[in-house]
Amino acid sequence: MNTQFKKGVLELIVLFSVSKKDMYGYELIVEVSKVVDVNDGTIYPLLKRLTNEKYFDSYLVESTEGPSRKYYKITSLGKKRLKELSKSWTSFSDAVNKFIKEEN
Amino acid sequence: MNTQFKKGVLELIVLFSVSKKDMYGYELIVEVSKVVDVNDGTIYPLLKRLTNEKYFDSYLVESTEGPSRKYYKITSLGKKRLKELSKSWTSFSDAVNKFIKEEN
DNA sequence: TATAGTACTTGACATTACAAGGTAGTAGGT
DNA sequence: ACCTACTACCTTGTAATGTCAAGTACTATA
Repeated sequence: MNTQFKKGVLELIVLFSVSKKDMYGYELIVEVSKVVDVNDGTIYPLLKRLTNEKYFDSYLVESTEGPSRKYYKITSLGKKRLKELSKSWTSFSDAVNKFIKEEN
Repeated sequence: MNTQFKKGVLELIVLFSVSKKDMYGYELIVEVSKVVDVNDGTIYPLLKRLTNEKYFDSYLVESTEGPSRKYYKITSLGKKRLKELSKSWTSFSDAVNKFIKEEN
């Protein structure tokens, strides 16, 4: 898969996923991998960034299957960001698709 | 516009444009700008890279409106690359669009 | 000759994804 | 007790690619 296409889109996918329900990192990796190939070393720093930027809050929950899970919850700022990014992505991909399907 | 979305897609747009007809840098900037905002300092290095990678051939044509124009012409390798990239882009954008439009 | 438009180049910088490695808990088999 | 596998999280270094800012140089026109 072309890694370049992913640039910026991963943020959208992660924001969208967490907006549906609170999720922890490892769970997200599994979920996101269904859509695009992704490395765990990509997701964790992204989650940290999104938390620093106040798009997510996080909290720990103990697990019986391994170490504690750090759950992420979207904030109202995050929802705003998701709405913007989603709109921006849609208009961008529409423009590109329209362009590369032109017949001349 | 989200600058990250452009990563990788510019190559596709430029390959596609030049595949339709031979074009020179400045002309491409005007053409590509119709689809996505783009900086001239982005296009010229990209054209150089695509030429180095044998996707384009280039030739000079004198102009009466300024300096000589360096025209780019797609090679058969470039056409192959365009086909691949185009396919890859379509499946990627379809997957993302499908995902972010899920109802839950 | 000054300005605007055309045409191309370069170098420092920012962002983002990947690869590889590390830490640590739980569970099952030998 | 020891090993392995799976779960779960994190960090560091590197590569790729686009941006920004600055510069060179040519032609036409006022």
